Amino acid sequence: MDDETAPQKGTVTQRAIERIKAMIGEGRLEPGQRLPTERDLAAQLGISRSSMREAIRALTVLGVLEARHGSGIYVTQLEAGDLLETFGVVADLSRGPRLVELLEIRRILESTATALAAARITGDQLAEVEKHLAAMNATDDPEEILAHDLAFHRVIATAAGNETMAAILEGLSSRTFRARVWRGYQEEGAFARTRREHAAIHRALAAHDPEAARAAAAAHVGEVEMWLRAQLGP
Amino acid sequence: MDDETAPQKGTVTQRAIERIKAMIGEGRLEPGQRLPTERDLAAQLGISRSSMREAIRALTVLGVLEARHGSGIYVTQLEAGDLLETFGVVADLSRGPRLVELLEIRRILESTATALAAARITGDQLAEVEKHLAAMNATDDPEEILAHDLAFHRVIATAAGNETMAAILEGLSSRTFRARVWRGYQEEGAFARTRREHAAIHRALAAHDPEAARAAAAAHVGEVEMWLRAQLGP
DNA sequence: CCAGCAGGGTGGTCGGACCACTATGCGTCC
DNA sequence: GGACGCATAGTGGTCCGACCACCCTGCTGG
Repeated sequence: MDDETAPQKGTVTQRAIERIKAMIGEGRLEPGQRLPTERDLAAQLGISRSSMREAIRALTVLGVLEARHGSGIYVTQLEAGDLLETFGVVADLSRGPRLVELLEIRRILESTATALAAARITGDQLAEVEKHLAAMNATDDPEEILAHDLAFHRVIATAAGNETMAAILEGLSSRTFRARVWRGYQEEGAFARTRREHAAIHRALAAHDPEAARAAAAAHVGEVEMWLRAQLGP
Repeated sequence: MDDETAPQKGTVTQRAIERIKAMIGEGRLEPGQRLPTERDLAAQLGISRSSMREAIRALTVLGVLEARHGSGIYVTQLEAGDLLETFGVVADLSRGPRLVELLEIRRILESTATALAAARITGDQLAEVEKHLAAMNATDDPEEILAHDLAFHRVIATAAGNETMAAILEGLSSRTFRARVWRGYQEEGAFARTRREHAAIHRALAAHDPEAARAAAAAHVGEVEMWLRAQLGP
């Protein structure tokens, strides 16, 4: 009826992945909607349940589908966070020169995001920034500092009003990534400098000064970037 | 011996994914190296081959592993291109306001990349840019124009010297993404304007003028961004 | 009226079988 | 002796059928 007898390109699993992606792309599957059961889907595409499961698993790790045990398979909201979660994998598996490249990208995006945030940030958001800033300065526990550091930048990225950019920056600041790079950096007594830089960023945000915010954020990330570049050098 | 009897968190497949990712992260699996067979891997982790296959499939779509039928499973070179291929999926499945967000990110990255390229581009690379520019102006076939347009920007991104950024821009300019957005834009007789903008970018590159290049690239992407924003508006 | 339980339906896992493809080595033929 | 070609073992790819773990609904009983 509708099995189309496709031209047999690639593996059946790959074809199944494309078919489902196409269904979503064409709007035949709406975000949040529930898909037919694995068994039905397999039957519809004329493949085995095993192959269909692999296709579903693939789309699951991409953040497109979500499988709920005992309930069914659903299309995610297809929001930036869902789809860009895999961005963290890149950061986690990168080393050497590519870490510098990732930091360079983060510097570019973070400085722009901070500039946008300076223009758009609300009072509530600014208060939250201050909360994390204070918490960061009130403790010496590296774990806690790192957590508030991440939150500090996340609030700023959100305030910039570009959810996609916030999600990418989230990936570029993933826990393991930060742990690997920041640890060595902070061990060199960079606490004081970091606090100064965070304060400068906050000052620019409070003053709603985009250019100052851009410069402060670029300098903040740039410091780490330079340090890492030196580490990898001779 | 080494099955560890893990604390049973999450699905078996999910744990297998993490285990393999960890092996690579710890350096126990080098890029290009061949993994044990599916059957052996499944036995090592004490799971069925089906579950192991799902884990492998997941890491395959993430660009971490590569399965060659009849030969074996290999770790990819873990280069930016391998890992960021999935970025195209985001672009393909995004619509509405998120398309604008993606274009905004592209504008930020592309303008910076073009500025860097202006400072670093070699004679050979500049010649290639000119080749695609000429080819773009010599035809009226939209397909061919699109192909050379993509190549034009790819050469520039490569010349910027940040492979990761080039890979991200590649994803943000994926064929289907461009087709969806550019088509409507070009239909409004924007050919002439596009050619003028491309010429301006090339002029700045040839003059090795980063600031001019940044401005030209930002304007180029910004034009489309503005158009799309207007389309989605009222 | 509500709480608790039982059933059906769903994804998750398993084991085994067979197919399709690749690579290797041995034998044959020039 | 060397090059070619074929047989073969080993690998990923696909399929099947069964069972388990979990969620949800509806019925039952208080």
